[in-house]
Amino acid sequence: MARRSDHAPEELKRLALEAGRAIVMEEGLRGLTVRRVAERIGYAPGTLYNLFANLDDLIVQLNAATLDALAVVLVEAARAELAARPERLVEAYFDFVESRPRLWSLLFEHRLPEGEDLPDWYRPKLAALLGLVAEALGPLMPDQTREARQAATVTMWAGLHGISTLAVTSKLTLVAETEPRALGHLLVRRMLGGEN
Amino acid sequence: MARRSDHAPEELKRLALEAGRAIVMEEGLRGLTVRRVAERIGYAPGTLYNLFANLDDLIVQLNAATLDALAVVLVEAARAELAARPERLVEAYFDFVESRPRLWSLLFEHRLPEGEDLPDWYRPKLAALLGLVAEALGPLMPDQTREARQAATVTMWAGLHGISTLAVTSKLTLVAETEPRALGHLLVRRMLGGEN
DNA sequence: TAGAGAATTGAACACCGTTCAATTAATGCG
DNA sequence: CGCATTAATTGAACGGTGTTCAATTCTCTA
Repeated sequence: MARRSDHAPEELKRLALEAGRAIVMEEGLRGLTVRRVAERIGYAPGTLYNLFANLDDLIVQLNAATLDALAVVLVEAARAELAARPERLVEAYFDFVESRPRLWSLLFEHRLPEGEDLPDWYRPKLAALLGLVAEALGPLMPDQTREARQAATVTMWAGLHGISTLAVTSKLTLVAETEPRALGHLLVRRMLGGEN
Repeated sequence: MARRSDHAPEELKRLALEAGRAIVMEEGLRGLTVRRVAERIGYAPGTLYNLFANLDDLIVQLNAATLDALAVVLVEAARAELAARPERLVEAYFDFVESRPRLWSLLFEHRLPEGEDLPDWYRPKLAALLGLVAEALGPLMPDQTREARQAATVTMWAGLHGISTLAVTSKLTLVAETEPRALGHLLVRRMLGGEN
């Protein structure tokens, strides 16, 4: 078990992900290259292939960390009293997106090569995130079946994603004078059966 | 005005876009390269730079054509009698996405470099598409202000986009057993103030 | 037919992801 | 303590990428 310096493999991986994160935050996906990550941590490009299968793998792990961070802020928002939860969750979601737009963009901008799909450990992460929201908002849809509540939650989730994506890529300001955040609130209110 | 063969500049541009379209339909954004497009139309790579500013420009024009095609099918769906329009529009949208998933994906997968924004002629195209939907569904929201109707329309638009994106990248099957299409109907029903 | 001028080429440049034989350095052992 | 083992690390190499631009080819006009 020899190593160049005092970086254990796990530590090195953490460093590489942190470097990748910094690059994405500064320049987005287009600036993220194997060589740049390697340079930033003071290693040769080849070394990264001991830690990750390839660049796609690194990106997927970067995205997993972003999902974890999102989960943290959503859990916090879900602590609010029942009536306030929808608004708090929407606020937390948009705060997150606006505070790290490029990192959040990476979540959806990056696509695995044709035919490859996300690793098995990714699925539970996503499911947990959705489950968290579903559980927080479930009591607000009492007269619905479990399936209906799940469908409503997923629709809200996808809807917020859609609004944010269009906003971040400025394809929304092209057609809407309303703030994305307000659209998010509107969406959730209506999906929960609100009257206005 | 000398040319290698019988292709006028406009014709050549059309050919290049058609070649790009074919590549994207077969392999998605990852397969679309300047060299491949050039090879497909029997020209040298350099020639494409007489037709387009760069690859991004070619992709934007490809996307514009996709938007036009989407407009055509939505216009057709909007012809339905008022009560049937929401369902017809959702069906038309998903039919479009499912019939050309990779072409539709390109619409949102591609991002211009940091700081560059979409050309001026792109904005009206998007606005027209949204306007079309807003006009078709406006009568179903009679007790709303113009701004509220616009906001609801944009939210539906973004929501359908979100649902489709997650579905195409199979990040939806990970968490939802419901068909994306059904989620789209649910979204539109609720946004229009439907009770179920 | 000669010249002008536009379209087209393709080599060159600087990058990219990825591989892998060679090198380096730390460890366990005698 | 010194040496052999073994693992981490390197960096050159390969085939690709977008893009540029001097040189070439071709067509039209005079």
